[in-house]
Order: sequence, then C-alpha cells, then structure tokens
Amino acid sequence: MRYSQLLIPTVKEVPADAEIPSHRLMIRAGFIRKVASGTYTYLPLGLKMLQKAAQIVREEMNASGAQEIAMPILQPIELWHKTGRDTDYGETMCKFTDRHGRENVLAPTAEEVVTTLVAADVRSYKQLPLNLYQIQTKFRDEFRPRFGVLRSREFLMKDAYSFDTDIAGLEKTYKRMYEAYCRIFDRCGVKYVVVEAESGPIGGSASHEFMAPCPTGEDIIVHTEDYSYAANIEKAEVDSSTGVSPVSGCTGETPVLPTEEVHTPGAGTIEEVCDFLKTKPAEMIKTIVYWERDNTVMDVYKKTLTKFQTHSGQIEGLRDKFEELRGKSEPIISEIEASPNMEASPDWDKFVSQSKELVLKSFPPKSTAFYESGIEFIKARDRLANTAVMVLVRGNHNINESKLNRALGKNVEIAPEQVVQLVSRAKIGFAGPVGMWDKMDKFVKANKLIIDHSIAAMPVGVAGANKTDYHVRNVVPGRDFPLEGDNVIVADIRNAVEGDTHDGKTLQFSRGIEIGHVFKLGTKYSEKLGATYLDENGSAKPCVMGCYGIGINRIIAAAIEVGNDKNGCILPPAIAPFEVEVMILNNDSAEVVAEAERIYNELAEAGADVLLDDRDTRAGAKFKDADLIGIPLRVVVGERGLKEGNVEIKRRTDDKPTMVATKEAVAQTLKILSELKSAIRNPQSAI
RNA sequence: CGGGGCGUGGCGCAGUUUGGCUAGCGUGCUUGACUGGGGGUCAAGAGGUCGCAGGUUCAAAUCCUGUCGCCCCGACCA
Repeated sequence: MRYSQLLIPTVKEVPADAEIPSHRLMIRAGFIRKVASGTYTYLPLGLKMLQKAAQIVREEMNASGAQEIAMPILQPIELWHKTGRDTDYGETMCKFTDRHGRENVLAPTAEEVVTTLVAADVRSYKQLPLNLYQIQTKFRDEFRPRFGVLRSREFLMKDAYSFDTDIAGLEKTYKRMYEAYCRIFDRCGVKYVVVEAESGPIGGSASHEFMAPCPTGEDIIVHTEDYSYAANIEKAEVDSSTGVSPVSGCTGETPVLPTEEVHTPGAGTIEEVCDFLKTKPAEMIKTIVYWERDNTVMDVYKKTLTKFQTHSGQIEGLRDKFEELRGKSEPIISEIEASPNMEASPDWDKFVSQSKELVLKSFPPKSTAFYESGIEFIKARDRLANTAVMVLVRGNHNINESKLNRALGKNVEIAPEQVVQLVSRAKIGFAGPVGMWDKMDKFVKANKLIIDHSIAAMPVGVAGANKTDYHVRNVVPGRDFPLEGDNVIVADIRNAVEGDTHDGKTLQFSRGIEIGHVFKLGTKYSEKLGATYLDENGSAKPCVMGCYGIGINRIIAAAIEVGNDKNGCILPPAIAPFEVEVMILNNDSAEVVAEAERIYNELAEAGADVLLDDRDTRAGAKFKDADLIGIPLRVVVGERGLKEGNVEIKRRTDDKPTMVATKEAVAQTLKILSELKSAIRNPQSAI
C-alpha cells in the first residue's frame, strides 16, 4: 500500500492522559484515537494489527479443532438470571432497557449463550467433544478503564467454549487449548509466561493465565526463581510456616505479659501505630471488617437512624438531660451509640426497662415515639452488625479476597464505615479481636472470625482496642482471642509477600499483562442451562465445559509495551502493521521513484506485506514515521545509494543500514524478512 | 464509589489568585519561496460561543451556584 493514501496521523505530542508507553505510542503512531473513556477508534494501521493477530488466533484455533461461530453481542438479561451471574457480574455489565421494557446486556462474555445453544442442539455423546469460539467485541463497564486499550470498556476478545462428556475429555481439550495458546503467542512474537490462576469450581490447577511480562502490567506474578512454580498473586499459595518472622521482645522464652491498653491518639493506620509505639508492621494484628453486602439491611439501618435522631431532636434538651442523668442511671443514648448488640447482651432486658422508665419519667409527652424508634434502630443495627466478618492478618500482609471468599465459602467485601463502627465501637483504625467476645456473644455466634495462619503463629502482637484512639499490647493469639471454635477459621487468606516460600522455594515477584486465560468450568453452566447429552447407556449427563479467552487488543498493546524505544514501536513482523517499508527518499528523482516502485511491486508480488512511503516530504520525517509505527524492515531507495547501484536495508533494531546492490535488493529483503518471521522466542528464555 | 486534579484553536500549554487592551505562546494545518539523508528556514494565512447552564457586575476565561466530561490514586474485577 502507499503511505500517501493511508490515514496515518502520527503526532509528536500526545494527550497528557496517556501514561504508559503502549498507550502513548499507539496514539503517536496513529493506531488509535480515544472516543470516550475506555473506548477507542482503530485507525487503518491499528485495525490491521488487530486483524493480523486475530487471524493467527483463528488459524490456530481451527487447527486445534475448534469451530468458529458468531453469537450476538446483544443478550437478554434472562439468560443471566438463570445462572445467577447477573448479580455476580453486577455493575460490570453494560445494560440497557429497550423500547419494550426488556432488559438487555451487551455481552461481557458468552457462556450463557453458547451453553444454551448446546443445550438445544446437542443431544448425544456422539456429537461431543465440541469446541466453539468466536472473535468478537465484548463490553465491560469497568470501574476504571485505564492504560489505553489494556483495560477498556469495549474490546476484541477470542472466546472459546468446550464441551466434553467427562473430566478426562476436558483435560484433553484443555491441554490442546493450552498448547494452541503457546503457538498463538509464539507466532505473534509476544513473550509470555504461564501462571496458575484463581481456580474454578473444579479446584486444583484448573486455570492458567498467559502473561506478557512487563513492569507496567496490572497483574502480579509470584514465582520461584526457576519458574517451576508461577501463579497470579490472587492464587499463589504460600507455605503456612512462612511469614512468621520472630517478633522482637518475645522469643518464647520471655514471659508473656498480660494485655495492656495503650493510648494511641489519632494513630489509625498501621504506619501511624508503628511510628507511635515503635513497633514493626509484622508485629501488628491488622483487623479488617468485611461484610456480606446487604443493601436492604443498610437502608433500614439508615432510615431508622434518621428517625431515631429526628425523635431525639424533637425533645428539647433530651441529650443534655441524659448527660445530666449519666451518673444516676445507664445513659440511654450513649448505650445505644456504644453497642450494636444490646438486644443480644445480658443487659438487654435491663436496658429496656431502665430506659423506658427513665424516658417516660423524664419526658412524658413525646417519649414513646422516641423510645420506640430507639428500639427499632437498635434492631436494625444488630442486623447490620451481623453481616460482618472480622478478618485478621499481620500488619505487613494484605488480605487476598479470593482466598478469603474461598475460605468462608461466601462472597464478602470490605465493610462500609457504619458496619466497622458498629462492630468495633470505634472509629475506623481501632478494631481488634480482643474483648469482642466478652461483650458481644451474639456477634461471635452469628459472625465469623477468620484468621491468617501467620497470625495464629504469632507469639504476641499489637491490636486495635475497639476504642477510638486506643490499641492493645501483648496480645497473645489463643489466649486473648480464640483460634478455634464454631465461628473461627484459621486459613491462608493473605497475599504472598517477599520472603514467603512455596514448597520451600523462595518466591519472587514480577508484573505481567494478562493476554490469555484458559479455564476449566466443569458443569456449572451446563447444569443450570440444561446442556446435557445422552451417553452410551442412554442416561442424561451434563456436558463438562471449559472456556478459553484471548484479549486481541492486549496482544497488540503488550507487544508495544514490551517492544519500544525512544523512536517508537519495535514490532514483530507477524503483527506489525506492515512487514517491510520501501522508502522513496528523493521524490524528484525519476530513477529513485522507478527503482523504489520496482522493488515495492516485486516484494508485494512475492507475498510480502509491504508499504511504500511515496510521500513528498522530507527524509527525516519519513525515517521518524517508519520507526514510530514499528516497521520491522526498511528498504531505502535514495539518489546517493543509487549512484553506486545500491539500496539500503535496515532492520528496526539495527543501528546502521546495510548497502545492497539493487538487483539483490528484493531477494535479500525477503531473506531477512523470513529470518525475522521465524525468530520465535522461547517463552522460558524470555524471563 | 471514596480521595485528588484538569476542562482555553487539532495537540501541548500560559492567562484565573487580585474581573478590565483585539485571549496569547509552541506545535500542527493551508499557501508561497528557499530547501532536501533523521520531524528544516522565512513569509503570509485559516482556525477559539475559554466544557455546558444559570447568576453577580458597567464589564467574566477569571468571582458564585449547578451540571457534564476527562485523568490520576484507591476500592472493585470469570
């Protein structure tokens, strides 16, 4: 193709919002333009790269026995109701209501659709195994789209779904997909490592991610030095004995002191407390409150709180009066504000009778409504507090929510401020396990305390005191809070950190971009959607499924993220917008133009993907543009060289061009090109 | 969703604190001349309802209120 006729709007300056190299370069090289947050137009070169990558994916998928289909982007929400994933995916789904009031989603993925298809049209084991895929636009309303096309709201994904008769069949299909993925990324010339990922319903190593190693990647890869073990940090398992560094001042020989409450004003974060008490994060028992989100309970809580406050505000001088009465009797407001679980505590009856008596006596006219709203409020608070889960990890560790959810057997998320305050009876930053049990028996019965191994192994530590601006020293796990019991779980619930080991080998950390994911699904979808087949004996069984995704855009972005220099993109020919460029250096020289055209035509006839830079512009601009858009191989035809009967050939990665006789030019170019194309990188040597 | 920041020719920015000239600069774009091997020089041009809406004022890019959009950090993410 001719450069002069293509829209390749290269720019020197980029919008300030492009931060990482691939994003900046894709804009500078005229591959993409942003339309809105997380949505991009692909210009001719960008689209061409996408299509080249997609074609490689298509060829390898077909070679592995998969069949291409096209499913609709528009899906009815009902399908998602059937699998319950409408709530699982939640806000990430792009939804809209059509003119008939039907709710629709723009496909973030297609398990439901493809499984429904198979449920309707596959009957017999004779039709299995089956592997269906498509290369199609997906929509995800990301919380925060970023890094250009690496995390966008609309992207091109190859998604494949396999159906087998049994686990053994799935294993075979999975392996075939895994191998196809290796070939795909090899052919694309993108370096990758394969890591264990958060596993599905089958358990074990049921999921692998293909990661392009890269410092700006969003995913953290945890691996041993020799890569005999590599996993996403969400998955990485650590030896339970690690992370238990000795705690200063307590080696086990030192007698353990009783707990001691210390005043730590304003020190709510681990760092602040450590500064204040001169301790290390590893000696802190970090307490994070999670909850099973329940918006109804939260709404009731908020409403009853408002009502209660309104009523208490209606009685003039009520608060002052209680302050005055504080010494004489249990002060109602402070009790209510202090305890979320009064209803459950032994003091409850006493509280009810005392407060009623007190209120009625002091403020007869309006007190009934106040009293009743107070009771309602306390009940609502109780229910809210009972959604809580208290999670303990060391101060230098981070909670891994995937592991946490697995250990709990349910999904929880970080609790909102109200819940934390209810549970700890203090501002955020001062929650702790000590003492909660004496005062809150119902809390222990109804909620869970989940403790990381490394906490259980701690001899002594510092924890929040459940009192604003106070912490507790000399906390001994097992002595000052339980390590076993009905609602106490000790498990691996944290992210790996430096120094951890896996099977005794030290773990290292690096970053990567997830470009592919293979996943064993099992029968989760086939059961819910009725994708069954009849086996040899005529009995119906659910298909055993797998799913396999590749982010096509991410292949491109990852390639650029990894392959670039100050002059622009350095791309493998398999996905570069063009494999080779012939540059007409002196447009006013008929010989130069003729010779360049000749070489260009012959290269094109030989099957090369070739671009002719025929623009009547300065040489410098052409050189800059060729480098910027990442042309792997460049042939320059100029007056100077032509006088000697030569043209210049230069790889993008060469420092200097090589002079080649004009009659050798085409053959030589094709030779170098085939060398470049066959230079498949060994994934393990990529690290 | 929480915290922070930004919206001024295509792009990058100044001007806003302290209201007041015809709203500037760089780059890009158009035309011409000179040039011609790593984004050239000179000259002449085109291009802006200062995100939008309302308000204050003799006067608003500038002050006030509201609103929309975008970016960063965090939280979230088969």
